[in-house]
Amino acid sequence: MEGAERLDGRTCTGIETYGKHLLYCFDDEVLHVHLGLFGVFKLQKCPATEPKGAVRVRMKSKSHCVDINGPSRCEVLDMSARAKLIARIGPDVLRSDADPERAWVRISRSKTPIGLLLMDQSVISGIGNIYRSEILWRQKVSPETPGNAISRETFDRLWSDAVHLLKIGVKANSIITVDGVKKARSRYGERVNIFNKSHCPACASEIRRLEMASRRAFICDTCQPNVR
DNA sequence: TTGATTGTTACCGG
DNA sequence: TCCGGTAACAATCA
Repeated sequence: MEGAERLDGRTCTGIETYGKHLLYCFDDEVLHVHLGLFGVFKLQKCPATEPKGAVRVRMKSKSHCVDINGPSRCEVLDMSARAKLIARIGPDVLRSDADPERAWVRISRSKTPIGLLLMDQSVISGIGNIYRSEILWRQKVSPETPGNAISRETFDRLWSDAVHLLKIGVKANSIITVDGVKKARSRYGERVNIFNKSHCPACASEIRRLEMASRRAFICDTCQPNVR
């Protein structure tokens, strides 16, 4: 949460995204924002009300105003710090210039379970905890499968499905991983197959819950057999 | 008031 | 150097 006052009165010239990291460009500096678990944008029309709660940054145009509440990162970076940040972020499934090969190299050489690798933002970026369980279920891959046991063909399916699902998520502004569902209405605004469910929507088997990287993961042992 | 949480990072030991 | 575990941190809501 440092240095934002340096940007006072300056004009943002563009926004870049790398995984879940947002970069607001200001000539030779960028405002680096990461919303973490709880950060949120609050958009309103001008004239804006007083900032409410933990507003770290307020950005204004002539007509609108955005407050960023509770991000886990909110700092000004110079171009060398920006380059360092980008270098440590794995290929972003939503970027057209993403190089899936980088992710494949890491995954195919690792005995770490794919469920952990998909959450490692230096391996592949953009996938979060809900998408992890959903993508692996959709592609019938056990999260416990070691990376080096994943075939190239399977990796390609995981990557493509991540691209597919995240694009849908951006468009709908909510997590939708069930084919054909248009709108999200549930508590967290997601429409999902397996996350937080008790039974598999495909085979009705009981869903097993496990913890991976200290986050809840869900698996249907019938549809997602472990290859080990 | 408490607990859970669409996330990341640093640090430590093996 | 890699890997897995843990804690710290954050704000909001039910």
